[in-house]
Amino acid sequence: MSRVQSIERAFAVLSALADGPIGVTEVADRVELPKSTAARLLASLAREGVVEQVPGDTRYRLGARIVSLAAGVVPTRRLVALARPVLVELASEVGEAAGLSVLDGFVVHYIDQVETAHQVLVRDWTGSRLPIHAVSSGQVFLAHMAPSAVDRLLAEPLERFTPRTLVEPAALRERLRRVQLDGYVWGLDEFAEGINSVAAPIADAAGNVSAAVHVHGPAYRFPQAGAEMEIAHEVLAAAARISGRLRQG
Amino acid sequence: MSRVQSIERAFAVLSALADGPIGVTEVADRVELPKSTAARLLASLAREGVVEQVPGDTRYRLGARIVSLAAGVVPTRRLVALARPVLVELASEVGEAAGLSVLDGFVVHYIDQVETAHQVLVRDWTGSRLPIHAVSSGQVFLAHMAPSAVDRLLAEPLERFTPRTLVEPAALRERLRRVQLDGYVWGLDEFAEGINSVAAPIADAAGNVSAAVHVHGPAYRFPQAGAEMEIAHEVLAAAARISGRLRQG
DNA sequence: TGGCATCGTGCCATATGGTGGAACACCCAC
DNA sequence: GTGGGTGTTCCACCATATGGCACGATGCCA
Repeated sequence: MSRVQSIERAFAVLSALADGPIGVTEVADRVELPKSTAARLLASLAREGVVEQVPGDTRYRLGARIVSLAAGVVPTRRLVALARPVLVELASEVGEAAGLSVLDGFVVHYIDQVETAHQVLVRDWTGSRLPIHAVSSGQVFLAHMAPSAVDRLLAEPLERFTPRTLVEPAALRERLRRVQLDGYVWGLDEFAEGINSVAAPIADAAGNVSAAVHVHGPAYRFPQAGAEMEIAHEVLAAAARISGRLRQG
Repeated sequence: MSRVQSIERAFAVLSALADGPIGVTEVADRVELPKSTAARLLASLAREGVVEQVPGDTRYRLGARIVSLAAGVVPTRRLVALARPVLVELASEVGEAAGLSVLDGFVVHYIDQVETAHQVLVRDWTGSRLPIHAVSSGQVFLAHMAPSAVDRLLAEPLERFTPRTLVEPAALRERLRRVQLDGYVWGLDEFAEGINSVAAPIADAAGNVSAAVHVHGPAYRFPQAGAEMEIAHEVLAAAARISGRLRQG
């Protein structure tokens, strides 16, 4: 496996600092490098914000950027880990891909997806960020968002992806009212032609909605005629179970 | 300020991954580097465990080591920040250095210390890890530890640091019983000749003890004759205030 | 099924980025 | 005042990192 010596050394320095603040000479000793090399590595890491000098001291300690890099890893990983078995079950029951997303501003960030054995499937959106108004999970987020935030979104023209994308504010507001009543929402050919999806909200212990579960599939077979309500209830139940697991954790 | 190009590039790559898993080509695009360079940086970061390939996929994501590097930063920082004003006051009242430590296996990890204006003082132990049986904070941790864990410690010979270090299991167990009754403990010349200290436990919201406050000083002046009880109560009160602050947070 | 596009990986000649020894300024204890 | 230790900076040198290129694998589409 390829290696970059400076990267190896940099992380050795970071590990040396994991125990608490130490000076340049101590870092050099622990990572077995000349002081000038250790000093240069520390200075470069400080530029990146992953280490910092203790205020009023010459010693170095780990910096805020380590924490902010990790910040996106822990909660998402925890949510993915706890939701994954529920998504597996949901995908099996419904027979289409089940996914998980979190709210990120006015964007839906997909963080996990469980496929089915179908040969024809919708591509994996994990890692993708899609516009909030155009996907079912996004409309779930909007339905649980402060009205002032919805107003801010609707103050700008919305992008149309298909002829069925809701871009008129009145139409979208009416949709959101329905989501608030029903608890779930179907999106039919709204983000991409030939893709249908249904989403439901995941609430945290405080009742806030910043995650959602969805099932999606190719429009020609999903949903099966007359199965909309049943599928919606499966997604609602899955979302409720994930919400319940969040509260227990 | 000095810079190491490879370190800058490495952290640019890590930031690109902060949004979620992406492939080599996407990383290269985002950080504006040739694919072979991006691939080598990713491979090197993978060796360090700070990135990893998504299982069953060629895409990369942030890895566990980022999380473990950050892990020591957040709780310790919070505890230090919240305890610091109490330590300042305690040091002022008692007239000797006051310190804070956390339990780390069978080792006491010192994470903060407030000095006094004395010309003669005990050196700052912040960042140090000292053996649990030989220091007062360590004996506080042992007194609140599961008996099975204490048994595991005592199954191995304990290291003697001074003639007064408690190394006989029966003697240490007796000491721990006293700590359980009194709530605090004095350590007189047990870890280092000429150093005395008194410690008390900090309990979290669940009542678990994994942090402690102590005051220490040179044995020739600390504690003043007849002041042992008063000083111990000051330390107990300080520990209780920190415990209270933990519960509020 | 074959052609094409894209991806990830590995190689290697070479340019340059990173090295580390040395010197220096500063601080502190004796 | 001196010695010891720290952190910082400089710079000649060379070993490392670079990035272009080629290749195999994969997926898409006509």
